[in-house]
Amino acid sequence: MVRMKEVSEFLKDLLLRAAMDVATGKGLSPGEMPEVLLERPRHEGQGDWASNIAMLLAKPLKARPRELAEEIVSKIGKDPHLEKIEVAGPGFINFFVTNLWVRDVLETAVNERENFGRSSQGKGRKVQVEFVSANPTGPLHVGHGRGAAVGDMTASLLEYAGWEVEREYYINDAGLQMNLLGQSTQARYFELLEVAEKAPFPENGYKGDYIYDLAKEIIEIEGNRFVGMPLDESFPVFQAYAANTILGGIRQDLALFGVSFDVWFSEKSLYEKGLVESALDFLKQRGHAYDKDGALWFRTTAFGDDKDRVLVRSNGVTTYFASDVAYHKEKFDRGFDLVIDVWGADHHGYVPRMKAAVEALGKDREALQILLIQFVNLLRGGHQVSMSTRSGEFVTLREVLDEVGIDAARFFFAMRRCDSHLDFDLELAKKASTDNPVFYVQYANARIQSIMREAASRNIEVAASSSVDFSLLREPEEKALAKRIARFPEEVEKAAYELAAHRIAFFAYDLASDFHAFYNAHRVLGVEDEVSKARLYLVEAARVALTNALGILRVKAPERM
RNA sequence: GCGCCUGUAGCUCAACCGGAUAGAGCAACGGACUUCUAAUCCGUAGGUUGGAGGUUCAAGUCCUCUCAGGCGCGCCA
Repeated sequence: MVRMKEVSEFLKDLLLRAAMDVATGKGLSPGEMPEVLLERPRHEGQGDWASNIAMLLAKPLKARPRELAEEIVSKIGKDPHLEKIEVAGPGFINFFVTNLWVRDVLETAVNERENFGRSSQGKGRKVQVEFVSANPTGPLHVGHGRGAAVGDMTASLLEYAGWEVEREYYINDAGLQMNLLGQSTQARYFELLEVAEKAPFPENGYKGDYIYDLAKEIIEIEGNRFVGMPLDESFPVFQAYAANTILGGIRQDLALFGVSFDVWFSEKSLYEKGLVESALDFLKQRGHAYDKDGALWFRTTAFGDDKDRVLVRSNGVTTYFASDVAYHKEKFDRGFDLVIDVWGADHHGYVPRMKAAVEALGKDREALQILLIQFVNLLRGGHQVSMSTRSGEFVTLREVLDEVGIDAARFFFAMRRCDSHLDFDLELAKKASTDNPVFYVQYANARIQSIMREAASRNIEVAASSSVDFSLLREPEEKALAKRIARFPEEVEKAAYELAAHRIAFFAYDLASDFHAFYNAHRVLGVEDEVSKARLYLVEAARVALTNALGILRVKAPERM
């Protein structure tokens, strides 16, 4: 069995030898040989693979690219795998492979099933994806949802590409924001008990209604017993109750969204285990930290940052950055080869110092990759819905999930590059119609399942490949569909390499599109037996590819619609 | 003021390491259901890739400048 991937490797080898022959014959030393690459042409009619090697050689050899291309092609000569080779455009060499590949591709897809498209690209290396990591100071909003979807999909994509993946949520349960949360809850408690003057609402406090709900719950559990107590004595109760309850809600929302984490990592635990202190010692010992104006500074400028950053303030309190350095040190100490942080785009200013930290820790700065998630513009009936946790005006992830459904939400988040702003139209996402891409893809699956059900009712099964005549698949729609299926493994590798999960969503859409075109043009059942057999096999392969692509996105597709 | 992201068809978005004729969907217009699901398909129309220079055989992609939007620039997180 020849796989598509092997075909491209084979062609590359063939091409390299021919090009090398031609180039050295014209006096080029092997060291000057440009890299030979095969690419997928954009257009029909430009072959299955193409190479620009002749154009790259044109300059050093001082020759016309087209003539070089002709010469290379004649050196390659004939090969049973190749239907034809053409020289086209400014000097591209286009390869057209024989029909053998249809069999290979479909057979591979059907045989490998849930493993079709998996690769060993990651070579079992360990990667950690840390995402969402929202402060437990309020419910998750839509922006967190996007981060959750992107992080989760990136993680499963990498898993699929042969990495050993761990998903992690970093809980910012230390510091100022947590105090503010406790104070806000405390203030609402007294307000509800009509003694608001006991504890004024803090400036910059959390104003959302959910704080009142927390205060109400505390009244139900504890009654008014805190009224006569000093504020700082009751404070820990408010803070702990608020944080735990909110974090519980966050866990529930994420679980509902189909996102689960391997590790929930507490910022507080870094301090409790002395890891912040030891990270600071590490920096000091290596001369990356210095004292100035009573504070401890990290010389991040030595690693490309604009200015040095404070680790310990002159009042003795460590900064958020200090614990983040400790956290990332801890991550690498756990043995990850690659660490991916998924952040909101508003934190982009933080990237250079974090990269600097990684380098100071003795790691390659590329060992930390940061995905910045741009904002979500939530639309409803054409109007923008504003969001801000502090002001309490926001649409929660939960509300969106309840309204549009989990799969629609996930797919919408998957349909955009993460560094692109996202217009999320609630009306569109829940619309069961043609302009909703989620339904389009799911409908393709429903149609496939429908064919399978009908086949089963006629006692027809997907035949063994050895009894299928694949040369009967010669209609353009059949070939296009087979070709698309063939590309799935490459798409996975490409998407993983670029950390671009959105590619998988586009692939799923394109695959659905090719399937719909095929479905409309040809019947699978009720046609001549041998043709029917070949088409059913094709449909089964399409089912595998579509299922696997949606599996990476964790988007479910119903069997009937 | 400095930095990061974005700018592609009327709208929402793609476009691999720089490749050939910049692609989809929606909206518009015209067609296709006796059959396995028409939530679909086929066709038409729609573009100076914000603008100006530059590098290159080749630029949406790289460089410089510029315009517009978003976001950052703290001993906050």
